[in-house]
Amino acid sequence: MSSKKKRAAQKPQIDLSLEPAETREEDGDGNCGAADGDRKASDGAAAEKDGGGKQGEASKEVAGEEKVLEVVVVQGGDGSNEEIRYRTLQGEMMEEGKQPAANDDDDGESVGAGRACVEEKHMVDATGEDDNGANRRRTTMVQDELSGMQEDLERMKEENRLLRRVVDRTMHDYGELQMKLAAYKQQLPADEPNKEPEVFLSLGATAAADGGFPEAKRKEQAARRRPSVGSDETDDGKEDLGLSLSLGASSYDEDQKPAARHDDADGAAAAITDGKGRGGYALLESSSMGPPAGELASAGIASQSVNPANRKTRVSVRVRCQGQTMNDGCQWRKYGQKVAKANPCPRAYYRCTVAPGCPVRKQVQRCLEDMSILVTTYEGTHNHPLPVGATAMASTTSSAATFMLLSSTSSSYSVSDAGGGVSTAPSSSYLSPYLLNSSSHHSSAASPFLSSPPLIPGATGGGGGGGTQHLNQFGNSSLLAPQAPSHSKHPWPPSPPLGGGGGLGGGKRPFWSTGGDENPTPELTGNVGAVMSDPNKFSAGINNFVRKEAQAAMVGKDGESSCSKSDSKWGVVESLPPHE
DNA sequence: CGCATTTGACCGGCGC
DNA sequence: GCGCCGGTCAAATGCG
Repeated sequence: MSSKKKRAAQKPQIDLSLEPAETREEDGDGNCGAADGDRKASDGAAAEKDGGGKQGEASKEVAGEEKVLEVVVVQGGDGSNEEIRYRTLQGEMMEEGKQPAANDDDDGESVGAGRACVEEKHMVDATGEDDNGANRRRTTMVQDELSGMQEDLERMKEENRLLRRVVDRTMHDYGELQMKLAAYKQQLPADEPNKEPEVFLSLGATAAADGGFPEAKRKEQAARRRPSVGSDETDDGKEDLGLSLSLGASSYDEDQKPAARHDDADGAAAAITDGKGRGGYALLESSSMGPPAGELASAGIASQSVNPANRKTRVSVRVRCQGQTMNDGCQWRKYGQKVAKANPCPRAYYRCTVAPGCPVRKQVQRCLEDMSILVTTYEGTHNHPLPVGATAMASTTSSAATFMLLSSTSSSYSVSDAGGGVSTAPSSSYLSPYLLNSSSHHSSAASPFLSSPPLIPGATGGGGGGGTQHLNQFGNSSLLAPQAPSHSKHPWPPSPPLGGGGGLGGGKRPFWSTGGDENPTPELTGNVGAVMSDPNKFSAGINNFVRKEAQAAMVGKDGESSCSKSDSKWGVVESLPPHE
């Protein structure tokens, strides 16, 4: 199939709007900026308020088993008038408020402009009303309308302030976590690294209903690994747009047979979680409905780090999309296709072609239970810097990992017990020795080493080795910089515009568009494309959740922590972009 | 014509 | 040792 066809088919995949005010600041010219521009230019047009406001909401509950963070974004048609709520499904309202799309300066200007216009209209109306009653009535109506607009503006301003606080706090927490991480690394005894530096991390994913993986059916252990967290609750039709992320940690027995880990990935989550108590996963799911196609996109990430000496890193991403593949920011060449026994859907094999000799491969297969879900399993580690978009994903997994590790370290609870039936014993083997040995370091934000899939560049390419990589949220250039002072060899520009709707500059496809639509519709560009391509955007909500979890973990590190309880194994961050 | 994809064959691991 | 199965290879094919 031609790449063109492919791109066309994949177009509107992930449409996620998790767009805190901060992102708008950074976007500058991006879509958000455009939104601001619209607001400014149309000043009066602001009267249209929501202008066909879109909204989406979904909550992913995991029947008393999970601590869930819900991020709901209600967005106006022009990207303005957003309402974002952060709340846990336990009822704790973390943040709530509405915001105008822009914040701070831009927003101030925008609001100010709108107000100025309102006043101007006011004056005009006032002068003209003397003549007749009709004019007077009209003027009254206009005045009412204008006053309403002003109220809206004020309200949006207030909401924007709230959002900014949320974002700032998120960023602050992220910084804190990184500092703690660094501190933790320094505290590590010299001999510990010799043990098992890597952490088995499972950011598994599933957007399908329970048992969505064929393996899950074959292996009864998999069946109990978790309650339904997937799309069965949120994918209520094409009308819902959403991104959700649930994090979970799994136990991993290093002594397990490699073959077991090598389970084929009809769903890596299954591969990762099946049996033996090593199961565990998290869900990253993004659902979206792009106006053009009304597609849903949901993604989940399952990753695991394995001792480099034993096995490659594997990550599984589940994406609800209609395209053949999910665009993850890398370039892939298909080299094979096979029909696995467990799943009649053909499994496609891809090789990373971003850099010659890159060992990373991925398998793409439709989920048997939900054909709309693509299960993409990555294997290996890139030996080249990754595009920003890809690192965004890496940051997501990192955030998730951070959370999971926090939860793990905060108590002796086995996070792998997600399904409710998995033995807690192996969980300790899952945890990094750092973590295991760091019972006195509960405050540690995270293990210094996480396995983050091939999505994080460099860890192994430079001889870092296998799946052990340094956690780096937001895909910080700290990983990229040393390796890629120059991106001349790579298809993406050194600094791809963020929030540009997933635009990847020279890249063949925009990150996270799962299809490579160079020009998603403006409505979409501010959504998933932007979010997924902008680590900050995409991570904001997640990090917020992580932050909460981290706080909880630190408060209750003696096992009473809320996130260490059985109902906190999972976290879900989901955001629902606008929909019709 | 070059490149990507397709597809059947081949290989190796694993279970019986 | 054999068969099954997943993964990879490479020639054939299609497309721009």
